Amino acid sequence: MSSGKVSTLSAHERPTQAERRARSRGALLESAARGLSRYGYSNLVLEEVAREAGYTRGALYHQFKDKDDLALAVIEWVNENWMREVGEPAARQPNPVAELLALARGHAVFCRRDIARVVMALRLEFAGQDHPVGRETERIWEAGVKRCVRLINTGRKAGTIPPGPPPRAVAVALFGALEGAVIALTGHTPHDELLAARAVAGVLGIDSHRAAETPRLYRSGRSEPGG
Amino acid sequence: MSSGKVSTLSAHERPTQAERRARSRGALLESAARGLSRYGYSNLVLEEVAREAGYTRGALYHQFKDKDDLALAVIEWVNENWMREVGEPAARQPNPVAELLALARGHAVFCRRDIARVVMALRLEFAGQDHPVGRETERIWEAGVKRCVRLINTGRKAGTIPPGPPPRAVAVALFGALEGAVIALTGHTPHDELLAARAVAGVLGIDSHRAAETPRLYRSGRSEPGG
DNA sequence: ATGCTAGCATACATACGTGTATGTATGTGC
DNA sequence: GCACATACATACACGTATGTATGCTAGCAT
Repeated sequence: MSSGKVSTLSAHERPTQAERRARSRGALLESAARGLSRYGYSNLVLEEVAREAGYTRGALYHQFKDKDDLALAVIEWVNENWMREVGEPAARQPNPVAELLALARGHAVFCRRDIARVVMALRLEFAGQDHPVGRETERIWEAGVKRCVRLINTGRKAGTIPPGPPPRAVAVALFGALEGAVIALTGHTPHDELLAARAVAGVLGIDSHRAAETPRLYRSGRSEPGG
Repeated sequence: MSSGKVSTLSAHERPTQAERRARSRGALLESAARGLSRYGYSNLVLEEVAREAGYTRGALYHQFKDKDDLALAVIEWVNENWMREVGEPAARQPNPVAELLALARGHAVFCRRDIARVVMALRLEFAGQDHPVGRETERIWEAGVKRCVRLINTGRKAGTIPPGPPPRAVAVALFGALEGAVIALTGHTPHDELLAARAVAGVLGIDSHRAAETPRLYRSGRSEPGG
């Protein structure tokens, strides 16, 4: 049972098996995420992924069943981070418009890391295919669109979002414009944040000034933009 | 062309060499364009391209030097069409804002064909690489951005576009949002046109009502040659 | 220490796609 | 009609990337 070393040591002592495993898996995941974001799925070379993580393909195939499994793990990982850093903070906004603008700004900030294009790249690559990876990205995308549709509906009922095209079309356009803008804006920090919000505001048909007026999020607590 | 032999071929007589060549080349180009739009470059299988055009890879390699050459020809072809159907009509607009909104609407309509994503897909796939195809797509993209920068500058001087982030950042965001929105809006005719214009208006920071008010473009010409 | 298993590297089998070489039939100039 | 070029198909050679089988080393329990 309680043998001398459990997972308590993490500095430079002899690492335990579980630690090694977690460390390797993390490094491989991160490397794969960068690779997927840069090259997409089929252009991703597993030997390169392993090498950039400091291993060989042997380690990779020890941790992941195959290329699909690796990609799915990356997607899940990225999505979890996105939810925590973008989705949940935005959900704490007081009204639909603020939440949508918060999503825009948050996504822009989130995508400043090189992991940015993972989901969009994969969604584009597998569009119309019947591949597990494609299905998963589609599922994530669809969840975002659905969330957006709900926000648009309640916003329209409240009168803060003007009427217009069907909510689903608006939501789809919103995410498309957001992802496209953010990807194109790679390296244009700090303007990416404002411009992403402007694009979203425009699609919604609301005054784009609102986008600029929206308080900077992800910095401090909430604040109420007047109603 | 005087020999009296006329084999009963469709509407035409025995096709001449040049005709055959042009016909094959056209079919292959169109098939490749669809394929590139759907699968991107490296996922594009030349045997499938040839088969969908009614040929084999032999015909393809007879008309094009290699895969790069084919892709470059497709890009040039698509870009020419884009210029004729989107770029030039927009250039006839009376002021920068109208021209930018015309670009948005025109691009949306242009991309209703399945050729839509060729440029964006390739640009994403080759981003950061040093590949001839990547360079060409980058060149086209850059030309569009430059054009956009000029329009933004003159619009700001005229006071029709409000100040904001550096023109280049705005232009980049504009094109990114436009392409992203239009791609996402595949199958959402006819709302794609308005929503694309809205996204662009939003990025520019102008009242998105302008986008709706802009008269419908690209309608005055002829419609489908159905009869 | 010793057996066992996990982490990882190396070597091999295989599939797939490109490019090229070669063959065949159909137009074209003489 | 004949020589030749052109349009296209078929067959092969090659590189590359995945997945798997095998071997080595280090942790961990007995």
